Amino acid sequence: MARRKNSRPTDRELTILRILWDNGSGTVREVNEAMNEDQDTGYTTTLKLMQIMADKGLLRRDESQFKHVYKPAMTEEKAQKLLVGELLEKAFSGSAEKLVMRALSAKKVSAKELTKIRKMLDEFEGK
Amino acid sequence: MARRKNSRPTDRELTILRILWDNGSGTVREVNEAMNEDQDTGYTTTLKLMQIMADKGLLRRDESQFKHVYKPAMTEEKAQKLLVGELLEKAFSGSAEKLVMRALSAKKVSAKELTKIRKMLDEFEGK
DNA sequence: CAAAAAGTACGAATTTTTTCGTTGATAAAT
DNA sequence: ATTTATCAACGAAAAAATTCGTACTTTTTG
Repeated sequence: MARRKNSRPTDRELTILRILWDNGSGTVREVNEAMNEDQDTGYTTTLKLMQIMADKGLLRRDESQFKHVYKPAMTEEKAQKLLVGELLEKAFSGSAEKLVMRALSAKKVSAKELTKIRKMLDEFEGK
Repeated sequence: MARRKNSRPTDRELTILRILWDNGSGTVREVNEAMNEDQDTGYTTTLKLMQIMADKGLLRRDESQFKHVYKPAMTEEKAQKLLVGELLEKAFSGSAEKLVMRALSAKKVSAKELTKIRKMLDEFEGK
């Protein structure tokens, strides 16, 4: 049960977290099936990944049932903050402004969303 | 000289790209010294990384001098777009709005920058 | 209850990324 | 011109991330 270091989730781990964040929790089979929509992955592969993640403290596992049920141990928010923070430093030299710009140009954003973003800006200014 | 697949730069590769983007170009020694400000790295480690990156097509190499000079082959913009796009899908289910929010809360953003961001929003709305 | 199905544990192979030692070449210094 | 410092090439080790086969256990089905 030795814990490994608590750091940024890897790509594959993020895929699993995404599924669990969306569903709240899930068994290995459920997660595996969701994963297969994107990329073929053997059942035991997913199992192993999830076991490692539980070991690392990224997931919590309920073993009371035959089919173990896993939940994210890291909130979506925390992971997002972590990942954005790292990307910000690594790829943008810390310029949030530029990151925002790229985010907006990476994907078409609706007028509605733009409005929401403006509101957020106001809030951030308030503080 | 076999090219490997053209994909997202790894962490270490990004560090090197960052240095070269900032300086325009550089020799292995220059890059290595810049890298050491963050994290101790042997000279040959940096060399090997840069050779692999040239092989992958991430860097271009001028061999006309004894000290080879390397340049980024991928623009900062393109890499940023790539990375943000992936993060957007992987960690944010495609919600640029949320990503922007996290970016703003990941780092204190000056009033000046907030203004710039507002301007960008207006431009994006225009289109 | 026996057979089949579905599950976990475990170890290990594979692949990718990161690291560096050694060798032989070129340039600079004495 | 000999020695010393700097460099690129190369192979390979080490570390990290991903993948899966096999064995054993529990549940479900016939």
